[in-house]
Amino acid sequence: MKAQTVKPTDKEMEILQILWKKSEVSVKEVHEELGGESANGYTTILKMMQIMHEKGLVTRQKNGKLHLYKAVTSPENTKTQLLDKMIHTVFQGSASQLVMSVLGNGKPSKQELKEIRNYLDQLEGGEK
Amino acid sequence: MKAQTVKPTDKEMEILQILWKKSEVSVKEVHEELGGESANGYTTILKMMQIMHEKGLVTRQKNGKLHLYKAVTSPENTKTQLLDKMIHTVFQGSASQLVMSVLGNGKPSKQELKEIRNYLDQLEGGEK
DNA sequence: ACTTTGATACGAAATAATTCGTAATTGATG
DNA sequence: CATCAATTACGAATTATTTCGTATCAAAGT
Repeated sequence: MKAQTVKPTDKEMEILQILWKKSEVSVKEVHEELGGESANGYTTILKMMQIMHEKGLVTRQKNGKLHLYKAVTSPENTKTQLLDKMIHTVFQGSASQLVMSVLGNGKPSKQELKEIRNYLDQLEGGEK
Repeated sequence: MKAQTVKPTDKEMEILQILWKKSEVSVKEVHEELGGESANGYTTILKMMQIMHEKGLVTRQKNGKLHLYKAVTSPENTKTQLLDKMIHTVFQGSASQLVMSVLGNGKPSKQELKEIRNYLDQLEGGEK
């Protein structure tokens, strides 16, 4: 149950997003998902994924001649960690400050606000 | 009204937090606030602030023999930008996903949840 | 077995962020 | 105006991230 400590870079996040979507992915697929050769050289993505492997961010498994990669950490865990870090470095440890900042900047639509309120109801209802 | 585009690094954020708190600050003060020589060498902080000046993150003004620094961007603007970036890179553009992730990870206390709800009421009430 | 094709491994360059030692400058003080 | 202390400027080393060219390897077909 011990959550891993990770700090993926921006580029690594792009790759992780894809691994999370598909669970077992080849370098080729990731490269294509990220926009193919026009966006990044194939070996660039390959190298990134090799480094992520060294860092322990992903595992991989041989399948014929190619490697299939898997993210080690769940999206939830990773996102939570990045948020915690931001709460700490940007909002002096106040989660509510962060939330109110997001709500206040007009980013969430009416619809999204409703979702958030529902979620809040559910949260508070459940633990009273 | 055109908000600046900035992307301060973590270390830069530490310094900005202090500039925001005090508005006009010497390198020495920043150095001390950050824990003095045990935490970072004086010239390290100095150099950081010089670079932030080159980057246009801060302005400075001579006062006797020393420089007084000021943050160029407001905390609100900077925080909003960092949040927008995170919403984009980590939450695929969904602000509500980010908010619900924070709410769900148990970080905000009961008290904070209440504050958030009040803020939400105020927001929705106000824009009908 | 040989060749081709597709994939990985390796090394290194380019850029950026962080750190700090040393030199130069400035203002104050005797 | 010479000296001292505080401050800034500069240059460079270190580390991390991103990028990619070239070499190597493996398996599949001939």
